[in-house]
Amino acid sequence: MIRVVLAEDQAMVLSAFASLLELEDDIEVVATAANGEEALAAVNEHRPDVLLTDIEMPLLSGLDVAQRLADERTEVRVVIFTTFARSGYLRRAMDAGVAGYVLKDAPITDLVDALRRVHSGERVVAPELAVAAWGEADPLTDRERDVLRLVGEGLPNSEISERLHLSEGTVRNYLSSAILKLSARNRTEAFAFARDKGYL
Amino acid sequence: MIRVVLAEDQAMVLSAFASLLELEDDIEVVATAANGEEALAAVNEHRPDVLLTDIEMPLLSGLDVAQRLADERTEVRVVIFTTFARSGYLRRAMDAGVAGYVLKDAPITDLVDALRRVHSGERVVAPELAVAAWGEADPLTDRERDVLRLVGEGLPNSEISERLHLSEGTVRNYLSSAILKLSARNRTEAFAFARDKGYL
DNA sequence: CAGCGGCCATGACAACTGTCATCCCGGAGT
DNA sequence: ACTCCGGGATGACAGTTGTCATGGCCGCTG
Repeated sequence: MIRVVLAEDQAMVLSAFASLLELEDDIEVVATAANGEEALAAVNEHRPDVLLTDIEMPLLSGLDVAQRLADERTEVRVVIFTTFARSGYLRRAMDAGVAGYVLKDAPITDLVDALRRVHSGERVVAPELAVAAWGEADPLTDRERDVLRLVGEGLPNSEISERLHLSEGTVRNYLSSAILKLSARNRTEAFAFARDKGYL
Repeated sequence: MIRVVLAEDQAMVLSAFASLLELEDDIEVVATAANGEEALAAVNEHRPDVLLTDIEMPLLSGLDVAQRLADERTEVRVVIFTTFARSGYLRRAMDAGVAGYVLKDAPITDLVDALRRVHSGERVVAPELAVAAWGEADPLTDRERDVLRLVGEGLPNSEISERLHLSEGTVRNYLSSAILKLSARNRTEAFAFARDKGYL
């Protein structure tokens, strides 16, 4: 029996997957969580074989949860299941030592299959990503990422500089180098590129 | 028996909901669709009582599908189920004459409940939205929306003017008035506001 | 018919953004 | 010791963006 904790922020989707997994007779959903904090708590309380988690959730993302569990050397295998085929997400997931990465676009059989294979010690990665990710690493520095995130909120350089306690010129420099690295034409495009690759 | 066509672009989520609905003994999923075009085709072929559809899908959005069905006076009640609590989405849904609007954040019982009530002639709208939407209508003109969409892709004014066959000054004017109407500080923030309200 | 609002355009100006050269500091490698 | 890289900063300059005033053309509505 594979004991699973399921984390997903949309209530309907969460319960839909939960009942679906319960239909498999070698899988048991021992707890569900609606955000990252709850996921961590559930894992610590129930000690499941596998944590099956979405990425984009409130409070703590699925990637953050995976990282924390790795840091704490918690004995649980993590499977990420997400909408986003972003190479940066996969890279961070691998860095956090996750055992599986499945796309919500794939048929559910892939999900159940991944759970079984992960449980038996294998690592499973969505094929369309396995290739893509083996190209580019995130070229951005921490500060460049900080600036880009605020750019995405529509803040002008003056306010970005205040929030990060930097001079306005420095903000311009970071942004300029991020734009260069991403081959973007301006701040907005740079943000869009970084977001779509999962760098933020 | 309520005959339902289900449209949702993420394969896993689609089949999860499909099997969940099949568990109800007064609901029958007669067809599923992975995008707007398929949804229209499925409705025309199967003539279901209800079309249950996501909004953000490839080819044709759920709102577009609802609008088309209304234009063609097709005899089917539409229920939107989406992640996004955006007032603009709800407004467009109401304009397209949909019978229900449910959030994926709500418990699944709400979904099944909505299907039953819609089938019996009622209209159902997620309570958190019913209130919010009764405030602001979309203040933007068509051209302002056109410009904002391209701004979101990170294009500079020069290129936006080419794409829309306008002079660059005109683009600046539209953008300036959109920024004013949305009380934004710059193009990026204006885009973010418009997107978050569902105006685009 | 006058008035309003949307659409399109110009020109001028100010403000913001992006690039570049150049500098200082500190830590990690060789 | 020397070099490379990241963080942080300045100043100068060009280019882009945002605002405003103003004008014209259309179609709708009171």
